[in-house]
Amino acid sequence: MGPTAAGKSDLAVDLALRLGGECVNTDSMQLYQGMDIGTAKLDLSERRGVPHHLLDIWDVTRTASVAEYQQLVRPLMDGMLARGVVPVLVGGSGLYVRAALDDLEFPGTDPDIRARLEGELERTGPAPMYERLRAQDPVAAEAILPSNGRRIVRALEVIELSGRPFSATMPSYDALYPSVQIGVEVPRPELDRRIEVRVERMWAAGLVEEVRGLLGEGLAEGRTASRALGYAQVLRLLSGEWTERQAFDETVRATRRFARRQESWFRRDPRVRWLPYDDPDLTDRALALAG
RNA sequence: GGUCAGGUAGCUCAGUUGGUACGAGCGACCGCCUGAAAAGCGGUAGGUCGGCGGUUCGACCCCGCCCCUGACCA
Repeated sequence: MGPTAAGKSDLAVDLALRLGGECVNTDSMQLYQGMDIGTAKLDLSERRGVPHHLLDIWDVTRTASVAEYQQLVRPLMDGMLARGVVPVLVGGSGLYVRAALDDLEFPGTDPDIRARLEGELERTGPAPMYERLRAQDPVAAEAILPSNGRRIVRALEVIELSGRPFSATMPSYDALYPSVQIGVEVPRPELDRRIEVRVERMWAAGLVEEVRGLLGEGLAEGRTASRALGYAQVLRLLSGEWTERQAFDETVRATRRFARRQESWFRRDPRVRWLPYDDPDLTDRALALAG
């Protein structure tokens, strides 16, 4: 794990080769078919013969979901372990990693309830809904900021659906699968440079064309895929809202912001062991941690 | 050389009829996160208000000179 553009994917292939393992994607956006350039998916040659799982499984119109992801990874990992294959999980979506490895259970969801609450949020804003949440589930209200409409909606949905409090308690780090968690660390200035270079390469590799092509697949209507870094910005370029320059600059900026959020997410997990991205013996050191 | 506009937070700019800068957006830093997580939400730190002198009880706001930037005129 680690921030975007740190070199996770290549390290994962190295580790899989040395461990006789296979890679399992834990990146929410690499799950989408056709989103290759902008998500920096490894191409076939870069995978060096190592099987990669959970890539290209969702249509671009599909709304991403951790819970559904969890239902896919778990059996996959179980199968690999049964075969004696080491699952090498790699990706930057912190919650997806946790959903795979830790004891997280997601309460259900209901499209009608969800739609109704979202409509309400649209009309009234979060304030009255927050009041309701506070009355129904003070503990959850304590953990959710009054302005965070999205989480308020979800909490109310769970309460209505299950009849029980949402009780979004402090995240627990109870692992279901014993694992060694390795974070790739890059100093900020260097990370920022790498992000800009990466976005330049994406542009050069035809990101704009990729997005244009995905429009035909319904990317603009996709609730989550259309929000992906790079894709959201190019969409605004294609709609005429932004110039190419703006779209590029905004992509770099948003990606840097994202990288900081990733760092703050992974940093708080005490199990993550950090290794410098440019260590010449990175793979060996990672293997040493793996025992 | 002259005229005009402008020099306020890292950046782009608000603002004060003279009484401790209400600043804003972006950026930076820090944090939250259980079915959108490449999303969503928050907190904090930054300013001798271009320089020097003057007027005044008191100036970032008034006066003078100087420096810098831009436009225009010669």
